[in-house]
Amino acid sequence: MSEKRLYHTVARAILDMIESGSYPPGTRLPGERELAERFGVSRVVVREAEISLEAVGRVEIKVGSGVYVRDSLASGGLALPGVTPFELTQTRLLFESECAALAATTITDDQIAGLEATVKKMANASHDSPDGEAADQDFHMLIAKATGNEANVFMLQTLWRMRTEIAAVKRVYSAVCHKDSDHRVNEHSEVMEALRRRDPDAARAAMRGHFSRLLSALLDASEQQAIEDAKRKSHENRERYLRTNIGA
Amino acid sequence: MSEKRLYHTVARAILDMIESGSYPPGTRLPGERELAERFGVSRVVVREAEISLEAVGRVEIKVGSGVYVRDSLASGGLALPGVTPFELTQTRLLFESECAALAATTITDDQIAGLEATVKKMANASHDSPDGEAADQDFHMLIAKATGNEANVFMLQTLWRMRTEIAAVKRVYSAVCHKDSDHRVNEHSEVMEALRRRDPDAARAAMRGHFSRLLSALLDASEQQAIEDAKRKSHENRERYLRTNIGA
DNA sequence: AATACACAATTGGTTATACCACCTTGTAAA
DNA sequence: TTTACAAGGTGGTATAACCAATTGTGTATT
Repeated sequence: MSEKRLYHTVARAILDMIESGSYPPGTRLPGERELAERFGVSRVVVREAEISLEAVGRVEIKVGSGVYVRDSLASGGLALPGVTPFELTQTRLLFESECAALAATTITDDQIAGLEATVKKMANASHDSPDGEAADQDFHMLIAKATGNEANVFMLQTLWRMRTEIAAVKRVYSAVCHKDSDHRVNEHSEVMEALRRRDPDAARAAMRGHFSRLLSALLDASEQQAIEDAKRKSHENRERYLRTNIGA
Repeated sequence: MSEKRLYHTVARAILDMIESGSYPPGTRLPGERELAERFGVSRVVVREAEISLEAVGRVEIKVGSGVYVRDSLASGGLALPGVTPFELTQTRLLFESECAALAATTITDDQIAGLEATVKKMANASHDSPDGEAADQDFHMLIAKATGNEANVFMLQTLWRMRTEIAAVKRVYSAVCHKDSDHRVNEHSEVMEALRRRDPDAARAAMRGHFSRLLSALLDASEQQAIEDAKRKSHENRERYLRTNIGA
């Protein structure tokens, strides 16, 4: 639970307050002074947390009035679809595996060094810290860039936006990633080694393995938290999404 | 001009510093205390500004070390990148081939009937007519929908936006499609038949063939219209982009 | 000369307090 | 009822001080 920086935890706490439904869009949430006392932190920290949320477009700060929850849909940019974490992961499996295979033929030594840096960074980062997530993003983005194709980079950016800007997806992802960062580091390592050997098939296989396991973890997580009724649904999902591996 | 809140102004100023090139990605920018003095504001404001930039992903804050400029990743979101027709086609080859393979296991009879309709429509349409292009879009979009994955649909929509909204891409594409609509109909037919047989590998292969040929056509076209100097470039491209087929 | 280690300087992180400008609201005056 | 204004609340900013992590440096050791 312990984040490095206090304002991050506070920001997440406020985000939880919002997403729990206690403060619907348009609502004004408690003042800085009250929140500071409630969380047992200084007012500055609350401010920093709220400013970071403002920067991402989750809240609107009105001077002299208060901070208000913003409608998550009107956050600007083109509307992202209401995809589920399963769908996003399946799509990433399809797309990023092929990117990895292609990158194996185009990647430079410098870019491999960059990958290595992100893997190390991730290994040293505390679980679910922002640094770890940033390293994760950098890793996948670097591979897209290594393909030397701007369209691939843009596609991956779009995929990552879904991961970070769709509340439901973000929640599930961070819940799962929290407890398998070890797997993640190992799998990133495997992909990197395949790229270092310039082996397209191995790179594709490693990336598919990475996302297959993530998919399984997601399904397991959803299974645990679901009750009987949800279990049937999850079973259907498993059959359907794991079918992705056909003919790989 | 001037923002109401000071930290907005400072954030903009820091952003300008970054974008002016004075601080390339990876660089460490001046400490909070120095910036505070330089801008004539308190250290708190500088912190707030940097935190807002961190939230948007423009900088990375390392405790005890400093704040570092992050490789611009999630900057705008709206703007389409300046991709070339080659890049777009390569990305479509990667992505849509895998979509086709997945769709082979999930497609319904109704959806196959829909595909058949688009193929017929395309065969009857006069060359490069708007109907033909619409049928083309419908064909590819139907396959994405057949995967039952909203994320795939959204990705394909994004790809199609590049094809239609980027002037350079649109021009080259329509120039090429004008004279090979026969090929296109046949290839769409092949993909459809593979899907009808629920054969993932055949579907993938057919779709790859479709885009491989399109890629060749694009390269040929660019070769014809180019003069000697351009020929070398085109040759490099051919080697580079056709390498996509490795291990398919 | 090269290496290991301890220490000090630097940097971001946090607290506390105080004051300002602005918004909201309720009340008193018209 | 409507208007005007005063009071209290809210975010915005400044200052000073201290904490914890990082980094660089200089000394001692090999």
